[in-house]
Amino acid sequence: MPRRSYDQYCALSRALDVLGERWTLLIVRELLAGPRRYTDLHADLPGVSTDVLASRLRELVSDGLVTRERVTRPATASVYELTDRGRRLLPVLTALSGWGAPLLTEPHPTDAVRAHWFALPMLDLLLPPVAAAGLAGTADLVLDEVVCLLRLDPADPGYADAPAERPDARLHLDLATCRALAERRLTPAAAIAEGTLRIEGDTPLAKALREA
Amino acid sequence: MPRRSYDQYCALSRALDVLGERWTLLIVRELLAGPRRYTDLHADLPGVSTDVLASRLRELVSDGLVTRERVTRPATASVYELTDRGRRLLPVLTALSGWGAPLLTEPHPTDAVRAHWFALPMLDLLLPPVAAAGLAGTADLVLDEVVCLLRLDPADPGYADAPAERPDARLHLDLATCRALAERRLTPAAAIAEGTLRIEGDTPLAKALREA
DNA sequence: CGGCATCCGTGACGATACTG
DNA sequence: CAGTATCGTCACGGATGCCG
Repeated sequence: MPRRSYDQYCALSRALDVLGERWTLLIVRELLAGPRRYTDLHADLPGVSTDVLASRLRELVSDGLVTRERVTRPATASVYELTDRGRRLLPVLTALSGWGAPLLTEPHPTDAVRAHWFALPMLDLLLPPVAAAGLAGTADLVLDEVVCLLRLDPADPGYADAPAERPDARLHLDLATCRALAERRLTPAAAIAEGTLRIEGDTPLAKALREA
Repeated sequence: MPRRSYDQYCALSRALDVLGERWTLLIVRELLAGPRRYTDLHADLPGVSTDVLASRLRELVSDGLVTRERVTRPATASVYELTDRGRRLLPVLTALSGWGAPLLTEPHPTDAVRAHWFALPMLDLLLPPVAAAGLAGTADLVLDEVVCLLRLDPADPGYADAPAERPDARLHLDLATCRALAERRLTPAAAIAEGTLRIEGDTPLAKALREA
Protein backbone atom coordinates (compact mmCIF):
# COMPACT_ATOMS: atom_id res chain seq x y z
CA MET A 1 0.00 0.00 0.00
CA PRO A 2 1.54 3.29 -1.12
CA ARG A 3 2.18 6.03 1.35
CA ARG A 4 0.33 9.32 1.27
CA SER A 5 1.68 11.47 -1.53
CA TYR A 6 1.12 15.00 -2.75
CA ASP A 7 0.63 13.66 -6.26
CA GLN A 8 2.44 16.51 -7.91
CA TYR A 9 4.95 16.19 -10.72
CA CYS A 10 7.49 18.37 -8.93
CA ALA A 11 10.89 17.55 -7.46
CA LEU A 12 10.10 19.43 -4.25
CA SER A 13 6.86 17.53 -3.74
CA ARG A 14 8.62 14.25 -4.40
CA ALA A 15 11.28 15.10 -1.81
CA LEU A 16 8.58 15.98 0.70
CA ASP A 17 6.75 12.72 -0.03
CA VAL A 18 9.83 10.98 1.35
CA LEU A 19 11.06 13.46 3.95
CA GLY A 20 8.01 15.45 4.95
CA GLU A 21 6.62 13.33 7.74
CA ARG A 22 7.20 14.19 11.33
CA TRP A 23 10.60 13.12 12.78
CA THR A 24 12.07 11.94 9.48
CA LEU A 25 14.58 14.76 9.00
CA LEU A 26 15.53 14.69 12.67
CA ILE A 27 16.36 10.99 12.36
CA VAL A 28 18.57 11.87 9.40
CA ARG A 29 20.26 14.56 11.49
CA GLU A 30 21.08 11.96 14.13
CA LEU A 31 22.40 9.48 11.59
CA LEU A 32 24.65 12.13 10.03
CA ALA A 33 26.65 11.78 13.26
CA GLY A 34 27.37 8.18 12.31
CA PRO A 35 25.80 4.74 12.74
CA ARG A 36 23.26 4.56 15.55
CA ARG A 37 21.37 1.86 17.36
CA TYR A 38 17.63 2.04 17.81
CA THR A 39 18.02 2.82 21.49
CA ASP A 40 20.49 5.64 20.83
CA LEU A 41 18.09 7.21 18.37
CA HIS A 42 15.24 6.91 20.81
CA ALA A 43 17.34 8.54 23.52
CA ASP A 44 18.42 11.49 21.37
CA LEU A 45 14.93 12.11 19.98
CA PRO A 46 12.90 12.76 23.12
CA GLY A 47 9.19 12.71 22.39
CA VAL A 48 9.21 10.25 19.52
CA SER A 49 7.11 7.21 20.26
CA THR A 50 8.61 3.79 19.76
CA ASP A 51 6.27 2.75 17.00
CA VAL A 52 6.73 5.97 15.03
CA LEU A 53 10.51 5.62 15.27
CA ALA A 54 10.37 2.02 14.10
CA SER A 55 8.00 2.97 11.31
CA ARG A 56 10.14 5.89 10.11
CA LEU A 57 13.25 3.73 10.12
CA ARG A 58 11.48 1.11 8.04
CA GLU A 59 10.41 3.78 5.54
CA LEU A 60 13.92 5.24 5.40
CA VAL A 61 15.36 1.79 4.70
CA SER A 62 12.78 1.06 2.03
CA ASP A 63 13.43 4.46 0.44
CA GLY A 64 17.15 3.70 0.28
CA LEU A 65 18.33 6.42 2.66
CA VAL A 66 19.32 4.10 5.48
CA THR A 67 20.71 0.61 5.88
CA ARG A 68 19.95 -1.65 8.81
CA GLU A 69 22.38 -4.22 10.14
CA ARG A 70 22.07 -6.58 13.05
CA VAL A 71 24.97 -6.83 15.42
CA THR A 72 25.43 -9.20 18.33
CA ARG A 73 28.06 -7.38 20.38
CA PRO A 74 27.94 -5.86 22.89
CA ALA A 75 24.29 -6.92 22.77
CA THR A 76 21.92 -7.98 20.04
CA ALA A 77 20.90 -4.77 18.40
CA SER A 78 20.09 -3.10 15.10
CA VAL A 79 22.50 -0.52 13.79
CA TYR A 80 21.16 2.05 11.35
CA GLU A 81 23.44 3.91 8.99
CA LEU A 82 22.91 6.43 6.23
CA THR A 83 23.48 5.40 2.66
CA ASP A 84 25.22 7.71 0.24
CA ARG A 85 21.84 8.91 -0.90
CA GLY A 86 20.95 9.72 2.70
CA ARG A 87 24.22 11.55 3.28
CA ARG A 88 23.38 13.78 0.34
CA LEU A 89 20.72 15.35 2.54
CA LEU A 90 23.41 17.34 4.35
CA PRO A 91 22.90 20.44 2.14
CA VAL A 92 19.17 20.25 2.83
CA LEU A 93 19.74 20.10 6.58
CA THR A 94 22.29 22.92 6.56
CA ALA A 95 19.93 25.10 4.52
CA LEU A 96 17.09 24.45 6.96
CA SER A 97 19.40 24.92 9.90
CA GLY A 98 20.68 28.19 8.49
CA TRP A 99 17.17 29.48 7.99
CA GLY A 100 16.20 28.39 11.50
CA ALA A 101 19.24 29.91 13.21
CA PRO A 102 17.48 33.23 14.03
CA LEU A 103 14.75 31.25 15.77
CA LEU A 104 17.26 29.89 18.25
CA THR A 105 17.02 32.49 20.96
CA GLU A 106 16.92 31.42 24.58
CA PRO A 107 16.36 27.75 25.33
CA HIS A 108 12.85 26.86 26.39
CA PRO A 109 12.76 25.21 29.83
CA THR A 110 11.53 21.96 28.28
CA ASP A 111 14.09 21.97 25.45
CA ALA A 112 16.44 19.05 25.03
CA VAL A 113 20.03 19.91 24.10
CA ARG A 114 22.76 17.83 22.43
CA ALA A 115 26.19 19.08 21.47
CA HIS A 116 26.23 17.50 18.03
CA TRP A 117 23.12 19.44 17.05
CA PHE A 118 25.42 22.45 16.70
CA ALA A 119 27.69 20.64 14.28
CA LEU A 120 25.24 21.40 11.47
CA PRO A 121 25.55 25.22 11.56
CA MET A 122 29.30 24.97 12.20
CA LEU A 123 29.75 22.76 9.14
CA ASP A 124 27.80 25.30 7.14
CA LEU A 125 30.16 28.01 8.37
CA LEU A 126 33.49 26.21 8.14
CA LEU A 127 33.14 23.97 5.10
CA PRO A 128 33.26 26.77 2.48
CA PRO A 129 36.61 28.22 3.62
CA VAL A 130 38.10 24.73 3.92
CA ALA A 131 36.89 23.88 0.42
CA ALA A 132 38.19 27.20 -0.93
CA ALA A 133 41.63 26.40 0.47
CA GLY A 134 41.54 22.98 -1.16
CA LEU A 135 41.93 21.26 2.21
CA ALA A 136 40.20 18.45 4.09
CA GLY A 137 40.48 17.17 7.63
CA THR A 138 38.82 16.94 11.00
CA ALA A 139 38.26 19.37 13.82
CA ASP A 140 37.02 18.95 17.35
CA LEU A 141 34.30 21.33 18.39
CA VAL A 142 34.51 22.06 22.13
CA LEU A 143 31.23 23.70 23.02
CA ASP A 144 30.87 24.57 26.69
CA GLU A 145 33.22 21.70 27.61
CA VAL A 146 31.32 19.15 25.49
CA VAL A 147 33.21 17.84 22.48
CA CYS A 148 32.07 16.64 19.11
CA LEU A 149 33.87 16.02 15.85
CA LEU A 150 33.50 17.89 12.58
CA ARG A 151 34.58 16.09 9.42
CA LEU A 152 35.64 19.08 7.33
CA ASP A 153 36.03 17.17 4.11
CA PRO A 154 34.23 18.87 1.20
CA ALA A 155 34.02 15.50 -0.55
CA ASP A 156 32.41 13.75 2.43
CA PRO A 157 31.39 16.19 5.13
CA GLY A 158 29.79 15.06 8.36
CA TYR A 159 30.11 14.97 12.09
CA ALA A 160 30.19 12.64 15.06
CA ASP A 161 29.40 13.10 18.71
CA ALA A 162 32.77 11.76 19.84
CA PRO A 163 36.10 13.62 19.65
CA ALA A 164 38.65 12.68 17.03
CA GLU A 165 41.84 10.84 17.90
CA ARG A 166 44.10 13.35 16.21
CA PRO A 167 42.03 16.31 15.03
CA ASP A 168 43.66 18.78 12.67
CA ALA A 169 42.22 21.62 14.70
CA ARG A 170 40.32 22.18 17.88
CA LEU A 171 37.72 24.94 18.28
CA HIS A 172 36.74 26.27 21.68
CA LEU A 173 33.62 28.40 22.00
CA ASP A 174 30.45 28.79 24.00
CA LEU A 175 26.82 28.52 22.98
CA ALA A 176 26.22 32.25 22.58
CA THR A 177 29.20 32.59 20.25
CA CYS A 178 28.06 29.55 18.31
CA ARG A 179 24.64 31.10 17.82
CA ALA A 180 26.12 34.44 16.74
CA LEU A 181 28.38 32.68 14.23
CA ALA A 182 25.50 30.61 12.88
CA GLU A 183 23.39 33.70 12.31
CA ARG A 184 26.36 35.47 10.70
CA ARG A 185 26.02 38.23 13.30
CA LEU A 186 29.68 37.55 14.08
CA THR A 187 32.55 36.53 11.82
CA PRO A 188 35.08 33.95 13.00
CA ALA A 189 37.80 36.61 12.80
CA ALA A 190 35.83 38.96 15.05
CA ALA A 191 35.12 36.14 17.50
CA ILE A 192 38.82 35.30 17.69
CA ALA A 193 39.61 38.97 18.29
CA GLU A 194 37.01 39.06 21.06
CA GLY A 195 38.48 35.94 22.62
CA THR A 196 35.18 34.07 22.48
CA LEU A 197 36.52 31.70 19.81
CA ARG A 198 39.86 29.94 20.12
CA ILE A 199 41.26 27.73 17.36
CA GLU A 200 44.10 25.41 18.38
CA GLY A 201 46.44 23.57 16.05
CA ASP A 202 49.27 24.31 13.65
CA THR A 203 48.07 22.31 10.67
CA PRO A 204 47.18 24.01 7.37
CA LEU A 205 43.53 23.36 8.17
CA ALA A 206 43.76 25.12 11.53
CA LYS A 207 45.46 28.06 9.85
CA ALA A 208 42.82 28.22 7.14
CA LEU A 209 40.11 28.25 9.79
CA ARG A 210 41.80 31.08 11.66
CA GLU A 211 41.97 33.14 8.49
CA ALA A 212 38.37 32.46 7.49
CA MET B 1 -2.21 27.82 22.73
CA PRO B 2 1.23 27.02 21.37
CA ARG B 3 1.63 24.75 18.41
CA ARG B 4 3.19 21.32 18.65
CA SER B 5 6.96 21.63 18.91
CA TYR B 6 9.86 19.22 18.94
CA ASP B 7 11.19 20.96 22.05
CA GLN B 8 14.80 20.71 21.00
CA TYR B 9 17.37 23.47 21.27
CA CYS B 10 18.49 23.05 17.67
CA ALA B 11 18.16 25.33 14.66
CA LEU B 12 16.93 22.51 12.46
CA SER B 13 14.21 21.53 14.91
CA ARG B 14 13.14 25.14 15.23
CA ALA B 15 12.90 25.45 11.45
CA LEU B 16 10.82 22.29 11.30
CA ASP B 17 8.56 23.57 14.07
CA VAL B 18 7.59 26.34 11.64
CA LEU B 19 7.88 24.58 8.28
CA GLY B 20 7.42 20.91 9.03
CA GLU B 21 3.68 20.58 8.80
CA ARG B 22 2.02 19.19 5.74
CA TRP B 23 1.55 21.66 2.82
CA THR B 24 3.52 24.50 4.40
CA LEU B 25 6.57 24.35 2.12
CA LEU B 26 4.39 23.83 -0.94
CA ILE B 27 2.49 27.00 -0.10
CA VAL B 28 5.83 28.79 0.11
CA ARG B 29 6.76 27.35 -3.29
CA GLU B 30 3.58 28.82 -4.76
CA LEU B 31 4.15 32.21 -3.16
CA LEU B 32 7.71 32.36 -4.50
CA ALA B 33 6.04 32.85 -7.87
CA GLY B 34 4.61 36.13 -6.57
CA PRO B 35 1.52 37.33 -4.70
CA ARG B 36 -1.38 34.91 -4.83
CA ARG B 37 -5.02 34.92 -3.89
CA TYR B 38 -6.57 32.24 -1.77
CA THR B 39 -8.35 30.72 -4.72
CA ASP B 40 -5.21 30.62 -6.82
CA LEU B 41 -3.39 28.80 -4.06
CA HIS B 42 -6.23 26.36 -3.67
CA ALA B 43 -6.25 25.71 -7.42
CA ASP B 44 -2.51 25.07 -7.66
CA LEU B 45 -2.40 22.84 -4.59
CA PRO B 46 -4.80 20.07 -5.53
CA GLY B 47 -5.68 17.94 -2.54
CA VAL B 48 -5.34 20.57 0.16
CA SER B 49 -8.58 21.09 2.02
CA THR B 50 -9.91 24.59 2.48
CA ASP B 51 -9.57 24.60 6.24
CA VAL B 52 -6.00 23.33 6.18
CA LEU B 53 -5.05 25.95 3.61
CA ALA B 54 -6.65 28.70 5.68
CA SER B 55 -4.98 27.41 8.82
CA ARG B 56 -1.52 27.21 7.23
CA LEU B 57 -1.84 30.72 5.83
CA ARG B 58 -2.78 32.02 9.27
CA GLU B 59 0.27 30.31 10.77
CA LEU B 60 2.55 31.64 8.04
CA VAL B 61 1.28 35.17 8.65
CA SER B 62 1.69 34.87 12.39
CA ASP B 63 5.21 33.47 11.91
CA GLY B 64 6.13 36.45 9.75
CA LEU B 65 6.72 34.58 6.51
CA VAL B 66 3.66 35.90 4.71
CA THR B 67 1.60 39.07 4.63
CA ARG B 68 -2.09 39.17 3.93
CA GLU B 69 -3.82 42.05 2.23
CA ARG B 70 -7.42 42.53 1.22
CA VAL B 71 -8.08 43.91 -2.22
CA THR B 72 -11.35 44.96 -3.78
CA ARG B 73 -10.48 44.79 -7.46
CA PRO B 74 -11.21 42.95 -9.61
CA ALA B 75 -13.23 41.35 -6.82
CA THR B 76 -13.01 41.29 -3.04
CA ALA B 77 -10.20 38.94 -2.27
CA SER B 78 -7.26 38.24 -0.02
CA VAL B 79 -3.80 38.44 -1.48
CA TYR B 80 -0.95 36.61 0.21
CA GLU B 81 2.65 37.58 -0.34
CA LEU B 82 5.96 36.38 1.04
CA THR B 83 7.88 38.62 3.37
CA ASP B 84 11.63 38.95 3.07
CA ARG B 85 11.98 36.28 5.72
CA GLY B 86 9.78 33.98 3.68
CA ARG B 87 11.71 34.67 0.49
CA ARG B 88 14.86 33.54 2.26
CA LEU B 89 13.46 30.02 2.08
CA LEU B 90 14.48 29.82 -1.58
CA PRO B 91 17.81 28.07 -0.76
CA VAL B 92 15.91 25.55 1.36
CA LEU B 93 13.48 24.81 -1.46
CA THR B 94 16.22 24.53 -4.08
CA ALA B 95 18.19 22.16 -1.83
CA LEU B 96 15.12 19.97 -1.32
CA SER B 97 14.25 20.20 -4.99
CA GLY B 98 17.79 19.22 -5.96
CA TRP B 99 17.70 16.22 -3.68
CA GLY B 100 14.31 15.21 -5.00
CA ALA B 101 15.21 15.57 -8.70
CA PRO B 102 16.19 11.89 -9.13
CA LEU B 103 12.76 10.91 -7.78
CA LEU B 104 11.10 12.66 -10.69
CA THR B 105 10.90 9.82 -13.17
CA GLU B 106 7.75 9.32 -15.16
CA PRO B 107 4.65 11.25 -14.08
CA HIS B 108 2.11 9.22 -12.15
CA PRO B 109 -1.31 9.23 -13.87
CA THR B 110 -2.81 11.16 -10.96
CA ASP B 111 0.01 13.72 -10.80
CA ALA B 112 -0.77 17.39 -11.16
CA VAL B 113 1.68 19.44 -13.24
CA ARG B 114 2.41 23.18 -13.32
CA ALA B 115 5.07 24.85 -15.39
CA HIS B 116 6.37 27.09 -12.62
CA TRP B 117 7.21 24.05 -10.49
CA PHE B 118 10.19 23.58 -12.79
CA ALA B 119 11.44 27.09 -12.13
CA LEU B 120 12.96 25.92 -8.84
CA PRO B 121 15.48 23.46 -10.33
CA MET B 122 16.20 25.82 -13.22
CA LEU B 123 16.98 28.64 -10.79
CA ASP B 124 19.30 26.29 -8.95
CA LEU B 125 21.05 25.55 -12.23
CA LEU B 126 21.21 29.01 -13.76
CA LEU B 127 21.68 31.33 -10.80
CA PRO B 128 25.31 30.34 -10.04
CA PRO B 129 26.66 31.12 -13.54
CA VAL B 130 24.71 34.39 -13.62
CA ALA B 131 26.10 35.34 -10.22
CA ALA B 132 29.62 34.33 -11.26
CA ALA B 133 29.36 36.65 -14.26
CA GLY B 134 28.20 39.49 -12.02
CA LEU B 135 24.96 39.82 -13.96
CA ALA B 136 21.26 40.02 -13.14
CA GLY B 137 18.14 39.91 -15.27
CA THR B 138 15.14 37.91 -16.30
CA ALA B 139 14.63 34.95 -18.56
CA ASP B 140 11.54 33.27 -19.92
CA LEU B 141 11.42 29.53 -19.54
CA VAL B 142 9.47 27.94 -22.39
CA LEU B 143 8.77 24.40 -21.29
CA ASP B 144 6.75 22.35 -23.76
CA GLU B 145 5.05 25.55 -25.03
CA VAL B 146 4.18 26.78 -21.55
CA VAL B 147 6.02 29.89 -20.39
CA CYS B 148 7.11 31.11 -16.99
CA LEU B 149 9.53 33.76 -15.86
CA LEU B 150 12.82 33.30 -14.05
CA ARG B 151 14.16 36.26 -12.11
CA LEU B 152 17.88 35.58 -12.40
CA ASP B 153 18.94 38.22 -9.92
CA PRO B 154 21.38 36.82 -7.34
CA ALA B 155 20.30 39.56 -4.93
CA ASP B 156 16.60 38.75 -5.24
CA PRO B 157 16.01 35.54 -7.12
CA GLY B 158 12.52 34.23 -7.80
CA TYR B 159 10.08 33.27 -10.47
CA ALA B 160 6.59 33.96 -11.74
CA ASP B 161 4.15 31.95 -13.78
CA ALA B 162 3.70 34.66 -16.38
CA PRO B 163 6.18 35.59 -19.11
CA ALA B 164 8.25 38.77 -18.81
CA GLU B 165 7.57 41.80 -20.99
CA ARG B 166 11.14 42.06 -22.21
CA PRO B 167 13.14 39.09 -20.94
CA ASP B 168 16.92 39.22 -21.28
CA ALA B 169 16.88 35.67 -22.55
CA ARG B 170 14.44 33.00 -23.55
CA LEU B 171 15.06 29.30 -22.95
CA HIS B 172 13.27 26.63 -24.97
CA LEU B 173 13.35 23.03 -23.74
CA ASP B 174 11.15 20.06 -23.06
CA LEU B 175 10.38 18.24 -19.84
CA ALA B 176 12.87 15.42 -20.35
CA THR B 177 15.69 17.89 -20.95
CA CYS B 178 14.63 19.88 -17.91
CA ARG B 179 14.77 16.74 -15.76
CA ALA B 180 18.18 15.77 -17.10
CA LEU B 181 19.53 19.25 -16.42
CA ALA B 182 18.08 19.26 -12.91
CA GLU B 183 19.72 15.95 -12.11
CA ARG B 184 23.00 17.16 -13.61
CA ARG B 185 22.92 14.22 -15.99
CA LEU B 186 23.26 16.79 -18.75
CA THR B 187 25.12 20.09 -18.88
CA PRO B 188 23.53 23.11 -20.55
CA ALA B 189 26.35 23.10 -23.10
CA ALA B 190 25.67 19.48 -24.01
CA ALA B 191 21.95 20.15 -24.25
CA ILE B 192 22.58 23.06 -26.62
CA ALA B 193 24.84 20.85 -28.73
CA GLU B 194 22.12 18.18 -28.83
CA GLY B 195 19.57 20.77 -29.85
CA THR B 196 17.27 19.99 -26.92
CA LEU B 197 18.00 23.36 -25.31
CA ARG B 198 17.82 26.64 -27.21
CA ILE B 199 18.72 29.97 -25.62
CA GLU B 200 17.54 33.06 -27.48
CA GLY B 201 18.73 36.59 -26.91
CA ASP B 202 21.82 38.67 -27.49
CA THR B 203 22.10 40.29 -24.06
CA PRO B 204 25.12 39.62 -21.81
CA LEU B 205 22.86 37.45 -19.67
CA ALA B 206 21.83 35.29 -22.60
CA LYS B 207 25.48 34.91 -23.60
CA ALA B 208 26.47 33.99 -20.06
CA LEU B 209 23.76 31.33 -19.99
CA ARG B 210 24.92 29.88 -23.28
CA GLU B 211 28.46 29.61 -21.95
CA ALA B 212 27.43 28.06 -18.63
C1' DC C 1 17.96 -5.43 27.91
C1' DG C 2 17.02 -3.96 23.14
C1' DG C 3 13.53 -3.85 19.54
C1' DC C 4 9.70 -3.55 18.42
C1' DA C 5 3.97 -4.64 18.31
C1' DT C 6 -0.39 -3.49 20.40
C1' DC C 7 -3.80 -0.68 22.42
C1' DC C 8 -5.88 3.64 23.20
C1' DG C 9 -6.87 8.67 23.60
C1' DT C 10 -6.14 12.94 21.11
C1' DG C 11 -5.41 15.79 17.45
C1' DA C 12 -4.35 16.58 12.52
C1' DC C 13 -6.03 15.89 8.08
C1' DG C 14 -9.30 15.40 3.85
C1' DA C 15 -13.89 15.88 1.81
C1' DT C 16 -18.09 18.11 1.57
C1' DA C 17 -21.50 21.47 2.72
C1' DC C 18 -22.54 25.89 3.83
C1' DT C 19 -22.24 31.13 4.83
C1' DG C 20 -20.99 36.36 4.80
C1' DC D 1 -14.57 34.66 -3.29
C1' DA D 2 -12.82 33.33 1.07
C1' DG D 3 -13.19 31.12 4.12
C1' DT D 4 -16.00 28.46 8.52
C1' DA D 5 -18.56 24.23 10.10
C1' DT D 6 -19.02 19.47 10.39
C1' DC D 7 -17.61 14.88 10.34
C1' DG D 8 -15.14 10.56 9.39
C1' DT D 9 -10.47 8.83 9.20
C1' DC D 10 -5.86 8.43 10.07
C1' DA D 11 -1.44 9.80 12.17
C1' DC D 12 0.71 10.68 16.37
C1' DG D 13 2.15 10.29 21.43
C1' DG D 14 2.15 7.55 25.65
C1' DA D 15 1.94 3.28 28.00
C1' DT D 16 2.26 -1.45 28.20
C1' DG D 17 3.55 -6.09 26.82
C1' DC D 18 5.97 -9.61 24.32
C1' DC D 19 9.95 -12.02 22.62
C1' DG D 20 14.67 -13.21 21.53
